[in-house]
Amino acid sequence: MKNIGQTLRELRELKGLLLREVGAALSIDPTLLSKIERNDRMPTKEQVIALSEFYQDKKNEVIIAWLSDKLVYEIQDEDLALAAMKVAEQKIEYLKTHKAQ
Amino acid sequence: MKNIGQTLRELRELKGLLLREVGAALSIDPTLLSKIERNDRMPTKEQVIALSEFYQDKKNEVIIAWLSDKLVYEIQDEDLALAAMKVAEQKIEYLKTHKAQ
DNA sequence: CTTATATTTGACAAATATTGTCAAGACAAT
DNA sequence: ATTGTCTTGACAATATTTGTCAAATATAAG
Repeated sequence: MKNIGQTLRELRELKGLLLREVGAALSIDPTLLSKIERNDRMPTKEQVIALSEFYQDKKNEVIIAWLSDKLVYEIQDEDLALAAMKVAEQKIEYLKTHKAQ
Repeated sequence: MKNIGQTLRELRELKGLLLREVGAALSIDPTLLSKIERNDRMPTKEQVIALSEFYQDKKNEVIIAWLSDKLVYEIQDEDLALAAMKVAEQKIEYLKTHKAQ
């Protein structure tokens, strides 16, 4: 249950890499990476995909941390946050089973 | 499990009101209301609050439809949508019990 | 203390996304 | 054909998010 920043920082440090090195590998400005790892900036979808592929074995972990952070960010201050989450879950399930194509 | 547009349209029609009338009551352009009820525009937080108060007895229903729509919108195309929702739920629960102040 | 290297921070411009408005269109009832 | 309601598309106005740079801070080494 880590946020996207923690997740990415831990993965990078596990590999013993510098921001500069990951940045170079993925063409992402290291200062931007720094902000991402400190949850000061949300990575874009492209950036998360690139990062998740870079840390191969933890691909899904990265994506899920990111998506769940975005969800939390959207409703964290709302009293009805939890109730809305449950409804959203049902809606997603519904879309999954009934979606066209 | 209705979306925010359906919800608002049904409430308005239940009261037998015109877009123009609700618009006048809440200072919202009726063409904008039309788009909102057709899910062509997301209402802003202020607008949802005004609308939810206008349809008093269904206050929470309106808010929850809106919040859940925003959540769905954020992740509906993702394979990991459901997994992310579960994690987000845990994160929200965690924040709820541990929040500062 | 000075240098070297890594990371963080703040400010800002650039890019992107969202919102509100208007004029015109569609539709139904009369 | 006229009236009243709602819808649509295009666009300007606003707001939000993003990336970049220079400067600040931190840490370690000599």
